[in-house]
Amino acid sequence: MDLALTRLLSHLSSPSRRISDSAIRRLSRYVRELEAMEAAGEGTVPSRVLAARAGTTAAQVRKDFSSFGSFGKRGMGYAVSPLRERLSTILGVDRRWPVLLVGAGRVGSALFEYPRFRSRGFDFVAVLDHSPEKVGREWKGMRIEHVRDVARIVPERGIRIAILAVPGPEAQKVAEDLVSAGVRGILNFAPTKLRMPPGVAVNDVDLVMELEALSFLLSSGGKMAEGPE
Amino acid sequence: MDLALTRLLSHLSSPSRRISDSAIRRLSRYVRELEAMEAAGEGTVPSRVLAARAGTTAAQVRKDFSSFGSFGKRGMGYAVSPLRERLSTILGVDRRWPVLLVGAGRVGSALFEYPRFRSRGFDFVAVLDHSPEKVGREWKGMRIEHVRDVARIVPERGIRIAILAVPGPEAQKVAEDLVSAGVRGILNFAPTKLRMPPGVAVNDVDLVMELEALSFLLSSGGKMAEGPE
DNA sequence: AGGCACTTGTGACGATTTTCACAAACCCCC
DNA sequence: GGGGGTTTGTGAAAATCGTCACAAGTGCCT
Repeated sequence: MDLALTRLLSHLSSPSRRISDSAIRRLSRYVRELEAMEAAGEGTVPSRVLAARAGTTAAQVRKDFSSFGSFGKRGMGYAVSPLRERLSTILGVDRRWPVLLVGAGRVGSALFEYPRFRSRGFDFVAVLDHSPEKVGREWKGMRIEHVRDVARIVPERGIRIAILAVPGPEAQKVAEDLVSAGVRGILNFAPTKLRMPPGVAVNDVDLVMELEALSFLLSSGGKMAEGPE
Repeated sequence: MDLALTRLLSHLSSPSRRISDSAIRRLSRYVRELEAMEAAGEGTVPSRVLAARAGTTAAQVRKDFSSFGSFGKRGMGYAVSPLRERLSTILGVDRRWPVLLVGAGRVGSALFEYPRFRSRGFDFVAVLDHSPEKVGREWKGMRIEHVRDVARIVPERGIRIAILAVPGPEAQKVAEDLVSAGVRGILNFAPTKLRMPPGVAVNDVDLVMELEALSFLLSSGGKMAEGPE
């Protein structure tokens, strides 16, 4: 008990080493699988099983958890619900996040209607554009506002995360305005590498790049694996 | 000259070591930046400049290229157009790819209309669904076909890459059918880890996971960088 | 209570990826 | 033609990431 407390404190006080990007994504996947297990009424799960479901190895699962403390019971595995809660807290998804959407074009529109965002805790609280045709339009119960009001809207609604779905050439400028307004995390759909000050997190989603990666693998490595029919 | 030839051959014959996933994505970004430079009429570019535009380091750029041969001239940098051509060939994007879209729901619909796919060499040549309401419907000049015909359609149209935009629970089954039909690369939008035989490349795109990664960074690391206004 | 079967947590190891540093190559100008 | 300023290509070092192996716990059964 004393030992556990000490360990917990040491983990809380020192974010020992930075958690890798891939580790974060694995945590996200663990949470998803744990929720499914919870719904299925499973009480405990060993790292081996969780690993299989998340597409990784048992050692990797345990290593990932060990960065944050020790949640399991030896011989028994992990209690599903407490582990899910714990990981949710670590990921910061044990709450709802107000999210800003910038760009009401094709991509923005699709993202706005994507139901999994809301169901996973991310709520659009504003949609911004700069086109006079779009600003003011009602959009599924939300009025599109002008991007020039970003400096008012972001603090007003406690926004820290924004989704950027504007054309490539505009992305850098808009992103800078977002950061000035207080945004600290950007999910960027523009095929542009954003130059951001430290303290701002950017995740790029470039669908063409993903297809090109497949193209490469099929073009170069394709020869060796003409395999399983 | 002799040396260069020898080196070229050695690179062609032996895919020496496997190219990392992140390296592939960087190549993709290099090509995009090189195209912009080409359009701007720039003749040559040093690794330092290309690195700045692609958001990496000069050493990284040179290292990435060195896996495939040597394209630059010492003291001068790289000739933009030849380099772009060379990298395009390596990535396999110096041609057009017929692509299969599976799932004509919200996500599939958005992807189908996403214009950058076509403009970057990826052509949808079939759209599949299993809903009786959707199959047979005309969709921007393309008829939605039944997913059960996948075994005929894939070889018939020379498809090797598919985009999977079906609900999570169906993804594994559909993916297996795709692979049986001959698909070797899958861009997967379902929040499911696909279990695939070797020789099949899968790239996952999970937008919620991307937001959760931002959530984590803002929740944990956010304290230290309350910085630049 | 004690042995057994099982699983965690973690230090050590191995592999991979990135950064560093510098010799070799190249152009330009005088 | 030779010197100077620049940049590539690449071994070697550093850092990061994943795997292994095993001591230490834990529940269960007898």
